[in-house]
Amino acid sequence: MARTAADTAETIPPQAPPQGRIRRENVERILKAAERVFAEAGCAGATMADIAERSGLPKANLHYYFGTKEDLYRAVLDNILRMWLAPIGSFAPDADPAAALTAYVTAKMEASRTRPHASKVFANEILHGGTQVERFLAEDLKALVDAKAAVIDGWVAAGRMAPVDARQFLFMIWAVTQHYADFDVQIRKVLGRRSLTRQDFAAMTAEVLRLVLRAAGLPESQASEPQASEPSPDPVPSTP
Amino acid sequence: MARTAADTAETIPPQAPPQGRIRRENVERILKAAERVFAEAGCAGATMADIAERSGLPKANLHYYFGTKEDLYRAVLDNILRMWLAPIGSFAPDADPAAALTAYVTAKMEASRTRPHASKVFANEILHGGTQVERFLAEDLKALVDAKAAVIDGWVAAGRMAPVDARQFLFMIWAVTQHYADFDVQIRKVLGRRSLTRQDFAAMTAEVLRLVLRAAGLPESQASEPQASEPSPDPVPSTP
DNA sequence: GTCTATAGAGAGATAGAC
DNA sequence: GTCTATCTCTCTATAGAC
Repeated sequence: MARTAADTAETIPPQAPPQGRIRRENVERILKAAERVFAEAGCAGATMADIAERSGLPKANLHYYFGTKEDLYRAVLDNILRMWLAPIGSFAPDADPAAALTAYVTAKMEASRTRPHASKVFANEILHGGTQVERFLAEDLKALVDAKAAVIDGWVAAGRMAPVDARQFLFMIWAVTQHYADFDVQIRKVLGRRSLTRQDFAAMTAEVLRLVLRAAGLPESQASEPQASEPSPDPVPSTP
Repeated sequence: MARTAADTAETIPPQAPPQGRIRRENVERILKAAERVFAEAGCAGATMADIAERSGLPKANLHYYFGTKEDLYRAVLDNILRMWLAPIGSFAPDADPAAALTAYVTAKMEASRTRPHASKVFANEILHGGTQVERFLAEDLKALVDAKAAVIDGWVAAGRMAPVDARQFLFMIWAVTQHYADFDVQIRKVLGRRSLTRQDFAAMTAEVLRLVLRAAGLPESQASEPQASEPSPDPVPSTP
């Protein structure tokens, strides 16, 4: 795929153009199929023929709607980026740290379960240099991380959680939760499972939560007393 | 890339064939260049021409030494897998948990710093289904994880660390440490840094260690008293 | 607006001279 | 053992009929 400027601008006509009745449906089907194919084969490995077949539309239609393969790829990425930032909203200065972390980790794990392809497309893009999302990373994501790091720093300063490097703490949460989508093959093979069920994800989420909360110096569940309690050697992880 | 059976067998003539004086050097140069190109462009996106140019050899020579592009890719993967399992040796039943974890996390972070391309090639392979490493995952890696999980379970049973799901704890360590190689672009953009120096990695390693040890219910540094001490609200992270 | 048929570019692989 | 020149196939993209 060509290395054009990191132009993450809309390639889809903004939302619903008046005459778009079938158009919307087709665009949606193409985007869904493309997300999957890009996730499975990578950006370079995906072919328009694959995407066409999976969407049930003839190949020429993809070009009619999206122009080039790269445009389609960017449209898929845009879709993903738009939802990427949403779940961190629970981080607010006066929120309870344990509750906020629980909500965020749970949402991230849920995203890994329900939209693994999106996570993989994003991971693949970053892995290979992220030229299509440079601006997103350096502007949108950086601004968000700066803001949320300030919230975490506030919690630490107030003694409401153990001292952490706020940015690295966020990186850890991303790494761990997205790992369950991006590395699912490895996880399944190592655990000897053919697939990861909803129950599997509930159990894995509970364990991730336990580890993250402990790393934050927070006791189990929603309790908000960080410093005093001991590391709780025999916890009963409650599924959130 | 064709989906042939997960045949991770040697494609390089086993070690040094008698007549290999220049051969060894060339093979080495090609493998090094290939690892980099595969990491940057992915398996499908990499071209033999790119690899040839970066290795300084004509394209036909790559085919002379390795046959097909897929064979070369497998050779690169084999190289990586061989070193992938090594650093976890520090996990032994009578080792000190904190010391073993410290050594392992430090080694993994060092690998992310010094061989980021290897980590990316592996991540890319897993991300796209891991068809070339199926046997490695289901046999070698699974066996290793089973063995090391038993060690961790022993530590937990002996009250030497907080209760964890051993396999998920290992996944967490992998996810977090490899994240610094695989997602380096995102980390740099979010932190506003042009590159990550050796000092950056030292600081990041210290923080990862702090989080991992805390998640394991272990106090700072090499101390081996897990249960008694408080979460240590004001630690001075010592670079390992 | 939809689709078939095809043009054109690029990459993997090899023949054959050196 | 080494390398140039080329063959062939696949994939993107489009022209033009419907």
